[in-house]
Amino acid sequence: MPDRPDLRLFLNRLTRRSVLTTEEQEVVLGLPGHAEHVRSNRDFVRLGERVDHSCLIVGGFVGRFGQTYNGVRQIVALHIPGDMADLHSVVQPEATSALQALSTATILRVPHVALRAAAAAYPALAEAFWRDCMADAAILAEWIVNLGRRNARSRVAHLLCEMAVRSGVAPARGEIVFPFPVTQSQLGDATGMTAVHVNRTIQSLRRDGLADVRSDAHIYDWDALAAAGDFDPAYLHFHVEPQRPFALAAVGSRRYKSS
Amino acid sequence: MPDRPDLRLFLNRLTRRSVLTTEEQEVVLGLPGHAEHVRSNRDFVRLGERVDHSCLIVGGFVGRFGQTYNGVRQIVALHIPGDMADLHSVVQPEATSALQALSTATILRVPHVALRAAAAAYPALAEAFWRDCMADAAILAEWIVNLGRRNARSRVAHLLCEMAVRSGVAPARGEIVFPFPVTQSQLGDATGMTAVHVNRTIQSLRRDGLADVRSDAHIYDWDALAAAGDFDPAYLHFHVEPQRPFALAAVGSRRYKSS
DNA sequence: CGCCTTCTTGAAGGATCTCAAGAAGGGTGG
DNA sequence: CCACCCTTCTTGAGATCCTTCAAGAAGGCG
Repeated sequence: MPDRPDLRLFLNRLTRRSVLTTEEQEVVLGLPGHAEHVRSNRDFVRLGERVDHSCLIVGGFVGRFGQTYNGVRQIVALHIPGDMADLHSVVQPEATSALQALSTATILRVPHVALRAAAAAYPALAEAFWRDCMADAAILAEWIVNLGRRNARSRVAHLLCEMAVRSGVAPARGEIVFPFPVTQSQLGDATGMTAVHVNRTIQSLRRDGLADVRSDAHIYDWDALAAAGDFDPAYLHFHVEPQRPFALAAVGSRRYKSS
Repeated sequence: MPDRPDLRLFLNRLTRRSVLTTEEQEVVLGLPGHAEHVRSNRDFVRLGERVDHSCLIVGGFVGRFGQTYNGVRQIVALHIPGDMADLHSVVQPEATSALQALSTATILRVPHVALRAAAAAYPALAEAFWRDCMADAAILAEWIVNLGRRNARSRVAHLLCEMAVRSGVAPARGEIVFPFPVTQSQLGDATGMTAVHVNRTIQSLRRDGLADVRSDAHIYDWDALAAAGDFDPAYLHFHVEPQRPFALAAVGSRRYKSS
């Protein structure tokens, strides 16, 4: 099998939460896909479109956008390399939100037929896909709390904390730096604020020595930023014991080789 | 098989979006469950709890709650009879949000082992469960747009429209009435507002002849309310062609009996 | 070098919150 | 059947957070 660093990213994400046999892992690594560079500020999945493939993010940041009738946009999810941004489209092919790169990004379009075939042949993969979607859904729920019940400073701090953990660089002592190619205007779209107020909010975090956002995000004091953002990583299910597939519940203690 | 009106509700919800054979439908109707009355303002699934069952709402309204560190709560989802409020816990048993009845409610606790066994034996059921969870996720995403980009009046109007469609009574001409046992304070928890401002907002909708909320919700003018709430029901996937299961993608055109 | 995007700053206005208190409604016990 | 209590709804006034509008500075790229 040829080296597939792109699908390896996705496999890593799956095996973080689900136990897969080596055979199942090879099925994932063997998924077909059509790589593509996408430009920023340009939807590569449009609202209402019926899609026949899911998009794996290989490089760059991607936003999932909702919008109001008069065209104001809201980022409902941020996706980083390794995320299959619209895996859910396998079971729900009518896109209810658009996908757009926040900076230049690389994606791999994976046909639904291949994903469906994998899920049909390997129930453990079907379950892993489902679980992966639910991890994203838990993040959506937390964003609702963020928008509904936190002020500007906490919202931005919370978002930075989340992306740091999801990027695998937090929690940690000392300065944390990670790629964060998101403009202040896009940050506003994600936090339900105006770009102007995002600017002032970041300035306040910067002044207090908590964090800064340039092309990279810098977190100077993790504990203080997590406190400011009221951040508890539990919802990310990031350091959780991977779940065993359905079959085991019925069959018993058959051994599965993990990751 | 005994008459199971409670599970019939859930089956109806599943077959709205997924095609199931009669055999698969009978498996759903044959799911075991432990019925229970739950009082309002009392969590029946607690934050962080590890659950071994999912809760089907049989009667009443249930809220899914997130909360901030200092205990302020935010409703991230509203569930009505027929919803399996935490079906996702089958693949993600650590609860990241609490479940609480908004008024007195009846639930049916369905063991995960039974759901897992059904999913393992019938891939089409696994897929239907997954799709059902994604329907809820699409609603979460829309709520983010609602909280991030709409003002108080639109938020409340949008929520009313959503619940009317999900309750199966809208769109329609003339006055629409449906059960809505949600206090103004709880409405505030759902829309990220204070109870006081919810009150003033409802008064404004009432004054303009759009809608009213007492123990029932009354929609006097659907088109006007939908316009005020910037509401487009597409995200609910409510009147969509039910999806066929994985197997068909591989096998071809084997016939499935719908609903 | 020049253009375009992004960042930054100021000032004024408005939407929503906070605090406080009274009115209405529904259930329960005497 | 009435009185009482507790929750919910309602109203007012002042405070605050965030937006809006406008314009200039900084930075990246052809």
